[in-house]
Amino acid sequence: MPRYNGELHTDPDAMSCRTRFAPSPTGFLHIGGARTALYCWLEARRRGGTFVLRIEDTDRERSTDAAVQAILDGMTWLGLEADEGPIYQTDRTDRYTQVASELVQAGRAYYAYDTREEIDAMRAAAMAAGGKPRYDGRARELGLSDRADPNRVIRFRNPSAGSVVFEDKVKGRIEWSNAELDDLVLIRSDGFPTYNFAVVVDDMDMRITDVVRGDDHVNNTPRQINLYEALGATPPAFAHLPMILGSDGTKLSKRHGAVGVMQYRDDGYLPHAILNYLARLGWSHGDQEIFSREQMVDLFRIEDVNQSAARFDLAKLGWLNQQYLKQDDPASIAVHLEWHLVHAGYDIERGPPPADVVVALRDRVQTLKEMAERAEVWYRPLADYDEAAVSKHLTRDARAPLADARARLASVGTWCLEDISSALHDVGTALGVGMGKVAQPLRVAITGTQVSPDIAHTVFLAGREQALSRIDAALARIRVVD
RNA sequence: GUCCCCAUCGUCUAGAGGCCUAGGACACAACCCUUUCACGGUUGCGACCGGGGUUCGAAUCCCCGUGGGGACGCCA
Repeated sequence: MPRYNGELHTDPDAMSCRTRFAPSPTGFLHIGGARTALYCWLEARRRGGTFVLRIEDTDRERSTDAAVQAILDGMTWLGLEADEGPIYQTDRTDRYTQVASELVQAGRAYYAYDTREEIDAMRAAAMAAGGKPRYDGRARELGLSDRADPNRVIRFRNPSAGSVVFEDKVKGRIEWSNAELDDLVLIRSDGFPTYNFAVVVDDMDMRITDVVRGDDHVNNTPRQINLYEALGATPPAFAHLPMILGSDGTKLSKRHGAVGVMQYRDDGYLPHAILNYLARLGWSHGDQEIFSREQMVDLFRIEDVNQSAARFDLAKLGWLNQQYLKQDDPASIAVHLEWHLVHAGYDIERGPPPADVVVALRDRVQTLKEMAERAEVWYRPLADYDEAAVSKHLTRDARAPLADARARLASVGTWCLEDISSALHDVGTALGVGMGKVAQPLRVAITGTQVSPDIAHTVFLAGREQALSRIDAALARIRVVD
């Protein structure tokens, strides 16, 4: 009986939790993969275990280096750093070949040379007989020897009787009849292992204790457990996560467009907001919605994950993102905002410090991208005015408040929020008008629009020089209209 | 076709037989606050898929329907 080096199991660390995230590099890290990675990471962290990253690149046709990089970038951005890895399956080809031939020697696997056409015919026949399409096991008892052949594969001799039972940590007890399983290919004709075989060898070699993955893998689990048995290894615990569906209730997949994790960065989401959202999608802790990283690690238990699929809701992600925009330290948010400001092509030097912008705008936007867009007015010359805003607020009546505000702003001692605010209130008092008569024309003068943060902030961020010249421009405009 | 899984407000969920005239959050509506837009506050709208059981008692347990999802590759 082939057996993997048993001494690894005596490693004291082998008893502690080891999880792995094992994406195939065929695209970017999408939201479903990110959640799987998060849950693996969380489970390992809480139990003081190890989180391993493994790249399943055995499909040479579809795997790309760019995709590997995209996955790595996504995980780094989210802060889900692996303790071990990345380990590439293509570096382990010899190991799979070795284990497969040991299985053949032990009578648990066999060579087969069926053509594609023959296999297709078997499937069709099985379907016609009312069963599921499958390989009929015709080479199983032939004892074919190894030889060069374009159709040479190694197949697993799956048990034909009995059933496989396992206790899934999220789905509960699952029983699968062996009669439903056919003899799966272990080594393909190109010499590379198939997914089901490589995973088992790797999880065994890497002493993975908890396999956490999407529930599209539940039906691979029974055959993998049979493989463990044939290898004389103890299967890990399994936890199959329900799928994440699109807002339309259909499967959320790569074809849904911009679902790569890095796209969320570009769209202005904070990595922690994504993590928090993903944690709450399929898991909960009472009525709590906001979780710090520490709280997640502390409270998350894979056993508490829900059993049903959930839909991805951008509105709630946006709400969560704003919660973090509001509660986090402005300086740390500013770091992220700066990325967007630069990305948008603004010259940061000619505008206010980003942290000041964060304070002014964080109650008003849900994403950093919106924040950067709204901040444009302080980083670029005022290009044009909104017509409706002009006709409503840059009227003859606005001339006095504007002129008075200009004079007071010009003589404000320190250009700070408090002094600007009181100076502007003095305008209203002096002229005997409400703040609306002062603030709105001023807002239009500074921003060209009717919408902006509170007027003191709006003026403050413009800087004294810009504020005064924009007021002058507005005053000039009123004169022209006259 | 065959096998597997799932099922509480529009969405994410709480609920592990009585605490449920079903709670929270997002979204939506109204009002309050207010210099705009927001934020915040208050209130409202809104769900146990259907049918049978079991039980004194079921959102919770069982069965059958129905609906949804997944899988059946020399993809992962």
